[in-house]
Amino acid sequence: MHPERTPVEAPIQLKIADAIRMQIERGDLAPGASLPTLNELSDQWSCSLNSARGAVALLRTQGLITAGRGKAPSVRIPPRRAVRSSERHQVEKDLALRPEAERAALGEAETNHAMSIAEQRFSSRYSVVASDQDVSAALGIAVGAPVLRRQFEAVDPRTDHQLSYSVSHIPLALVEANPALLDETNEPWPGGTQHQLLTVGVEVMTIVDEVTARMPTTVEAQRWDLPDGVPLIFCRRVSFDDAARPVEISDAYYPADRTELRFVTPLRPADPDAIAAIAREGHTSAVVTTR
Amino acid sequence: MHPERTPVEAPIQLKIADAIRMQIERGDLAPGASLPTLNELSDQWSCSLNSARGAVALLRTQGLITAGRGKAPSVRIPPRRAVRSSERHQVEKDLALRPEAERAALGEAETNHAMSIAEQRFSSRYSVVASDQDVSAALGIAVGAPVLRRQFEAVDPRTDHQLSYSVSHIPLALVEANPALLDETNEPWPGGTQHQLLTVGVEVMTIVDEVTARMPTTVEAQRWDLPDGVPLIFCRRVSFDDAARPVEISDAYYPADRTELRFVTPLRPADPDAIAAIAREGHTSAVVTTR
DNA sequence: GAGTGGTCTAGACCACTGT
DNA sequence: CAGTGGTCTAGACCACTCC
Repeated sequence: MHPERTPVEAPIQLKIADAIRMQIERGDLAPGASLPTLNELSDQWSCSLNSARGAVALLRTQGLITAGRGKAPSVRIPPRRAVRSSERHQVEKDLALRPEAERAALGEAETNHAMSIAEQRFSSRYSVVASDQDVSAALGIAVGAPVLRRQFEAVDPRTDHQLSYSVSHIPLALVEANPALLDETNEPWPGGTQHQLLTVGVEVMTIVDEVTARMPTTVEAQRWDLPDGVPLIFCRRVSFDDAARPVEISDAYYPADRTELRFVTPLRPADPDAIAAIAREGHTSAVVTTR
Repeated sequence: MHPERTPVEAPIQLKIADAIRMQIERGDLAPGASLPTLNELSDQWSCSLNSARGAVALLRTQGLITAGRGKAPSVRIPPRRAVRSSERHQVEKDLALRPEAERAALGEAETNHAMSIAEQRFSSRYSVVASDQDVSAALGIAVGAPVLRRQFEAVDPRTDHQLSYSVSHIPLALVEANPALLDETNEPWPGGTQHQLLTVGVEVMTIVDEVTARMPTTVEAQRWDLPDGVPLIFCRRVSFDDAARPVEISDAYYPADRTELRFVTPLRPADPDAIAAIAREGHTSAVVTTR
């Protein structure tokens, strides 16, 4: 059909890397196990030290192994994934309606729940800024209109590594009725953003999450303490009120090796008569479909 | 506060890469613009050719630039993202209830809509396999129980590059009542999976999407024609019937540079009395919160 | 054909890990 | 201290692009 998979000859780095990758996938190299040293690799494949280096470098950028000086590289142990479910949107809304004592007891909602609150240094920065092109388009307001910008950040006090990061934008016109909402020292606010919006009469009715992923830059990688080859998941959340008007957007990043985003979509029940009709004719109708 | 950002001295590769990255972020290097050649870089930074190489290699693995032989590297032009919205879950369900003529006209649902159907080679492979550990856990059935495995794939006929890929598992006990469902030649099935399930009396009521991302392996990268530094988004979709029983799981991969996953979460309306109460007391209550 | 980046080699120094 | 991987250099060959 096509020219063979090896037009001339696969680079040695790729051949080495693929061989190791297959050993990992077959389980010959268990998570945590040590790889051959560079010297051993360059001997076994009779190539230069730097070519063996290139092979393990490739595996590193793919997140399959970890490497460090003075120690043979080892197969990566996949960390636990923290689950962030869209069901929390409804939970948060329910919580926003409860009395304050109850809200405070459950903690505030923007916080990363992966570790105890005492173990992270939480910070929030509020400011009123002019809406840029991007934010304006998402919120459906004029470019340059004033927006409340809230930046939430949690870092591990021991390592200074980022644990969570998000930026939220709300049209200032919506929230200036309650001056308390402009004061960052009121964070963490029991009940979260949805309760804050309720204090100015805004009820969130729909939340849209837009998810993509990309590789971190070098500085992002070290701020998050990301191993090589771990993407950042980017999630933009837009909240709409009962008039389908966007009232808040929130941009958040999550390290892909520790995060799973879960979205729950309830479907409307179908008309029982229509279901019955399909069950009756389904068999024949389906077969007729074949061309 | 902390030791200065440069404990000893940053590697030259990083310094070069960071300088170029900043030029890109500031806009000095527009998307599509050419970078300095390796010779120019090694001259400007008075380092070896290979060090300059290392710098652009880093930028490549971060997806910021594209490189190829014989041509200076250039700033990556971000491709258009195809949006896959969870709203299609409801659309698909509505469609499943329509007459066949209508269903056929709208095309089938598993197909990638980013390009015309005529321009892709679609293939599906059906088989009955024993459920493995992973699938069993997700479907809540015994390990080894028979499941219908459906693999959907679309490739670009010109380049042999993958356009979409997904694997679906359904407990065989659910679908064997309709033999037509076991025949892959019935694909594409008008109305999609939800209509197929309706023919055996199963109505999907909830869909849960679990999203993560990871870097592709070398073979995945070339199958999808992924530029360096582009993660794969992995989405596991689990469909539940009215008894909250999982009836189908589907694992799909999407190239992160061309895909945006959108999830719409409708929230239940709150009790008007509760809202009014918060609006009344909100201002004072919020201020009291300050510690 | 001149110039480009991709791959590879050989050899060097350094930072770090073990014993 | 010996051994490891990370970084860097100098030089080579090849595949490719552009003129």
